[in-house]
Amino acid sequence: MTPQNKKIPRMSLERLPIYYRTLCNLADDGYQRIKSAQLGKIIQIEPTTIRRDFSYFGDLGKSGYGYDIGHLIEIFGMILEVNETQGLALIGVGNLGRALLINNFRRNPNLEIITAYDADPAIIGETINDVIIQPLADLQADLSTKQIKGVISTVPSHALQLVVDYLVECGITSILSFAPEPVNVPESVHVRYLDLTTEVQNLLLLAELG
Amino acid sequence: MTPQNKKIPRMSLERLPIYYRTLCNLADDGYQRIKSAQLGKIIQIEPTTIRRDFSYFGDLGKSGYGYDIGHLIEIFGMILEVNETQGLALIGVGNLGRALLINNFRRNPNLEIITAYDADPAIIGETINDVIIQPLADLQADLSTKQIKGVISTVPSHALQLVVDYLVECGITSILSFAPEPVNVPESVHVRYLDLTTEVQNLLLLAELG
DNA sequence: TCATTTTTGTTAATCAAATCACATTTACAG
DNA sequence: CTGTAAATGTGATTTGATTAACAAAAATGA
Ligand SMILES: NC(=O)c1ccc[n+]([C@@H]2O[C@H](COP(=O)([O-])OP(=O)(O)OC[C@H]3O[C@@H](n4cnc5c(N)ncnc54)[C@H](O)[C@@H]3O)[C@@H](O)[C@H]2O)c1
Ligand SMILES: NC(=O)c1ccc[n+]([C@@H]2O[C@H](COP(=O)([O-])OP(=O)(O)OC[C@H]3O[C@@H](n4cnc5c(N)ncnc54)[C@H](O)[C@@H]3O)[C@@H](O)[C@H]2O)c1
Repeated sequence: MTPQNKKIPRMSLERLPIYYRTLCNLADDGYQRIKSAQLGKIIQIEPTTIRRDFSYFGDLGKSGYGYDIGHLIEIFGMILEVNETQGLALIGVGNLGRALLINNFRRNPNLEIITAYDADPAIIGETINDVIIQPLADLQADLSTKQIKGVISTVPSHALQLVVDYLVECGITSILSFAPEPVNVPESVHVRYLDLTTEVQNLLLLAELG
Repeated sequence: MTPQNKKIPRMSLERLPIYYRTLCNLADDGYQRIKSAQLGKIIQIEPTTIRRDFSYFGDLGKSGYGYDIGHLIEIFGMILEVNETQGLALIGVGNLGRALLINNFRRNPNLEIITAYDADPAIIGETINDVIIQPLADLQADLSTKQIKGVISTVPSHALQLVVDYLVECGITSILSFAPEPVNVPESVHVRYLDLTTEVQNLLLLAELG
């Protein structure tokens, strides 16, 4: 079953980065093959779920043998496009944005923040990790010279809709926001939220009840 | 239907913090009532999903009228225990941990990082936002004087299992980790991951395919 | 080579969540 | 007070994901 033929379930796609990372770690440790049962132990996913997930990307395994780690990495890497670096823009270089920029996905060679923007004149012009902080209005122009695949926003809630409107206008279609304010965007634009407060509240709540 | 009687679906609980925050914002803006349809517009959730979620917590609405915002806030606030501050410990005060500590949930009066720990002697003793950075070994003792409801870990992947083992030993049961390394813990301990890299990869992937 | 064991890939069964559809309740206008 | 419009709460249905069960395929060892 090839990817093109059938729609791959959302959840299977969501797990792909986890599979990919884990397999890379295994390869680094010198392993060459893995069975769904072993992998399941490591990442706490049922082996049968893993096998079904893998099956969406082709007949990747061999009965009585398992999966070739190198082969899986190659296939999944292709889907995740790890060979070409995915350029990202960061909007809002406050405390959180700064931490992201300093780290800049150093463990993930295929993700890279290549431009950064802020509204505060006091920090515009500053360079962090080889990236110059620019006024947001420069983004439009930067797009003509740099391949920006997505945006990470760490601006405060009250500024988010404004910023996102501008991003949409510039043609950005993938946005990850650390502020949980729900924003209005056209159908074609994907917005994800990484809502720390909700995560913590859920953690405590589920410990209490669930 | 009262909360005690029936098990509340996981997803309904997960949405509770979002409902709560949104309702508080509406109250701040002077609104006193809301219909499931309006609320659904704001937070992009189907009205029927909202009504069913709410129904798990009692008969909160009135036909032909909607919901009283103050009443919802009171009920949900009670479930989320917003009246007593939930004390948190932060492990790992690097770039990311520092950003969290400086912000310290200032928009959420019921969450508060009350202690912080790190392994680096160079920063132990430093005070950020009235919290002193201590060696991790001090946590055990701190637990006898302070109510710590959960832990946020921003230590690197390679240190995570070690740190978590210690936390479990101390009796901590709720952990949020920014490092995606899967850890082994007893059944009774809840670990959540907030995996930035996976979030970004999924964002780009779903924009590409889904 | 052949029997045994292992492990996959997938059909069928289960489970959980979202949505539909509508009877019931309440607000409100006249 | 009464009739109409509006909105809830919930059985029934649909959708989607996970898990169980197992036949088919490949490896291994005698
Ligand atoms: N840091 C945390 O612990 C934490 C916790 C929960 C949620 N958040 C969310 O993440 C956001 C960022 O957190 P932070 O601690 O980095 O805040 P911060 O105030 O340190 O940084 C915000 C940055 O955004 C910039 N900014 C404001 N408006 C802008 C605009 N229109 N265009 C470009 N840049 C703009 C500011 O100049 C500032 O540098 C918070 O507002 C919050 O919504 C953070
Ligand atoms: N910052 C990012 O953009 C980013 C992105 C993806 C994932 N992460 C994850 O978050 C983690 C933290 O990120 P960061 O940028 O703050 O890294 P960092 O290196 O700045 O901070 C890590 C901190 O943990 C402390 N530490 C190490 N071992 C410890 C131990 N055993 N006990 C107590 N403290 C210990 C270190 O002293 C340091 O202060 C990363 O390792 C990574 O797994 C971060």
